[in-house]
Amino acid sequence: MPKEKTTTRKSKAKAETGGKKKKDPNAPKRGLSAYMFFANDNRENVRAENEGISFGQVGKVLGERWKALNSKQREPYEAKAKADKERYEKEKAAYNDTPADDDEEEE
DNA sequence: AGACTGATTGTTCCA
DNA sequence: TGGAACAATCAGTCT
Repeated sequence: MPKEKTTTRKSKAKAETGGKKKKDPNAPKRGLSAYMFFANDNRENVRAENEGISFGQVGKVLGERWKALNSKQREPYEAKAKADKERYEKEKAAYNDTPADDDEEEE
């Protein structure tokens, strides 16, 4: 089965599940994942321990390390992910508040 | 109501 | 400049 690659695949297979799926008109782009923040802090650490390794190795070890952590370690990362999610929530809220017609605009 | 898939995010590395 | 392994995640669509 195709790995379906990752990232930057945006409109790769589009809505193969049907074809419609308009999703978000404003698309508030979700927040980042805990892994994103985790990588931010580990990228230098992993690379420091494997100075000179290719991105492939870094990414892999990064994932392994991520799971190697305990919920406790993921706390700071999850916290960031949550914080980012909140940010997304605001956009989502605004996106929900978006005047569909022309009335109700609020401030 | 539950299941699922698609879309999205950030890193590093190189041609 | 973008694509690819790594993982999370969530929202909208489908059954």
